[in-house]
Amino acid sequence: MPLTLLEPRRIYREIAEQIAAMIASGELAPNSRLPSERDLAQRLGVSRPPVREALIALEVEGLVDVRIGSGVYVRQEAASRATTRRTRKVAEIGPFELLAARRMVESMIAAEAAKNATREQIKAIAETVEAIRNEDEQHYDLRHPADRLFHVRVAEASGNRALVLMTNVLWDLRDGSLHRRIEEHFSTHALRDRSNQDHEDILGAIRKHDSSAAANLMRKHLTRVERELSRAWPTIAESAAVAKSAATGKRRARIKI
Amino acid sequence: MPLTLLEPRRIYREIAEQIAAMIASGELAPNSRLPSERDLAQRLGVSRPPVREALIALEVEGLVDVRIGSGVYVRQEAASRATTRRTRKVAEIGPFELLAARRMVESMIAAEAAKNATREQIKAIAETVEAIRNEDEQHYDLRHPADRLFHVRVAEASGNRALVLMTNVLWDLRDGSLHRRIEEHFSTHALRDRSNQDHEDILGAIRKHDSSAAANLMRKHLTRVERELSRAWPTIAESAAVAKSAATGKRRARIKI
DNA sequence: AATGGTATAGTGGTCTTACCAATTTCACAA
DNA sequence: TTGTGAAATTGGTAAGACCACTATACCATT
Repeated sequence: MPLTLLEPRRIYREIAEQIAAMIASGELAPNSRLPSERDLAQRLGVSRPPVREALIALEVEGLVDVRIGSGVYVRQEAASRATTRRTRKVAEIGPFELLAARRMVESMIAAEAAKNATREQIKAIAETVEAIRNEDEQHYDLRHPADRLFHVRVAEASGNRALVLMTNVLWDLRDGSLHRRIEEHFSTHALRDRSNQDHEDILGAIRKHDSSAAANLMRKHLTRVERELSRAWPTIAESAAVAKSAATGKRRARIKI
Repeated sequence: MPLTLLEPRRIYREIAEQIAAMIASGELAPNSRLPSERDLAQRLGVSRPPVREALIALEVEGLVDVRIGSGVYVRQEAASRATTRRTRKVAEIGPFELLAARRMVESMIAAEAAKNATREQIKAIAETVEAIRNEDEQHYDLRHPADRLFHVRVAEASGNRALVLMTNVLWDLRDGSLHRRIEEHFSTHALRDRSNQDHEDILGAIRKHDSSAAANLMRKHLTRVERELSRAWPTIAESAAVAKSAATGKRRARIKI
C-alpha cells in the first residue's frame, strides 16, 4: 500500500502561493499595493512573521517590490514571471526532453563559440577538459561539476551572456529527482571516456574556429548521450517506478519523457 | 554633481549574501549543515527573524534545504546555482546582446514549432496575433504582454517545455532599467504594424509546417527590430546617460550593449 | 502663491520572549 | 544487542513592542 508522503505545512508558502495566484489571475493588478502586513496577518488569521516571510519569498522571485515605510507593490512583469516560475516547477522536465533541447540550443552555441572564442576562452575550455580527465582517473563517480563547467565555458566563449544563462538554466533543470537517479545508474568508465573524447573534439573545432564542425560535434555528442541513455533506460525506469509509487497526491511526479 | 542614491539596509539581504558567498566559495560544502538559527543570530549580532528571512530567501533561490526539527542544509547544486544567479544579476544584459541571443534561439525554436505544432497550438498562436492587433488600435502604448505571449506560444508549439522555459527566461531579461527605458522611446504605430505583419508571416509558415521558412522569418523579424533599435539608439542612450550618472557605487549599471 | 518646515499617522524592519511540533540523540531497560 | 522512551535540539509560529522611514496634510515663512 503506497503511503502518501506528506510535506510539513509551512504557512509562508501557502500565503505566497495565494498571493502569487492572485497576481497571476490579474486580481492584483501591476503597480497596485498589497494590504499592509498587519492587515494580511489579521485577515489570514496568522501572525506577522509568516506574512513577512511570504512577502520576502515573493520579493526574491521578483513578483513584488517592497518599499520601506510605504508598502508592498506588485511588479509590472509579475504576471508573466509567475508563468515562468510555473513552467519550472509544476512538471519536472524529463531527461529526453531536456536532451533534445540541449542538442538544439547547445549545438548552436558551440557554433557561436567557434566564431568568437578568444585565446583565453579556449584555454579555459581546455582546462575543464583536462580537469574531467584527471577527475575520472581518481574518483570518477562524483557529480562531475567539471562536465557542466565545460559546457558553460563553451557558452562563455560565444561572447553572449544571455547564451551563458541559457546553458546554466538548462543544467539547473537536472536537479530533479529523476535526473538524480539517472546520475546514479548512468556513470560508467566507458561512457565517461567517450564523453571526454567528444569534449576534446569539440574543443578542437572551436580552436580552429570551425563553427559548423563545432555545432555538428556538439550535436553528435548529445545525440550519443541520448542514445546510450535510452539503452540504459529500462534499468533506470525500474528503479524510478519504485520511488514514483511512493509519491502521490500533489507531489506526484508528472514526468514527460 | 551626481548624488549617490542610497538604498536602505536590509539585514536579511546582507545575511543571505554572506551565506551565499560562503556556499559559492566552497567554504560551506554541499550537504553540510548550517549553524542553527539561534546560533547564527547570536553570531551575527541580530535576532532570529532576519536570520529566518535570509534562510527563506536562500531556500527560494534553491541554495539550501530546510528540514524541520533537523536543520538547514546546503543543497548539492547550490554552488552552480549561485553562479547562475550571478550571471543574471551582476551585470544587466543589454538589448543588443539579448536580441542577438533571441535571434539565434528563437529562430531555432520557430523551426521546431513549424515541425511539431498541433492544430490547437496554431490556433493559440493565431489568437495572440489577433490580440496584438486589437490592442494596438485602442491603446497601443502599454507594455504589450501579448507580444511576449506570441513568442511563448510559438515555443509551446515546439512541444518541448525546456524551449518554453528558454523563451520565458529570455523575456524575463527585459526587466532591467535600460530595457524599460527602451520601451518608452521605442513604441510607435509604424514599428508595431510591421511587427504585427512579421508575426502573421511567422504564423503562416508554422501553419504550413515549413520549418526553414519559420526560422528565416523569425530571424528576419528580430534582425529588423535590432536594426530599428540601433537607429533609435542615440535618443535612448541620451536619456539613459542621465539616469546612469545618478547611479553610483554598488548600484552602478555595468551594461554591455 | 510658492516654498520650506513640522506634526502625525501608517508602514515596513527589527527585537524580544514564549511556546509548539518535529527530529535527533542517548541513556536505559528488555 | 536491540528496542524504547524521555530529554535536548531545531525549526515554526505567536504576540507585543519599538524604531526608522514614508506620505500626507497643515502651518509658517518668504
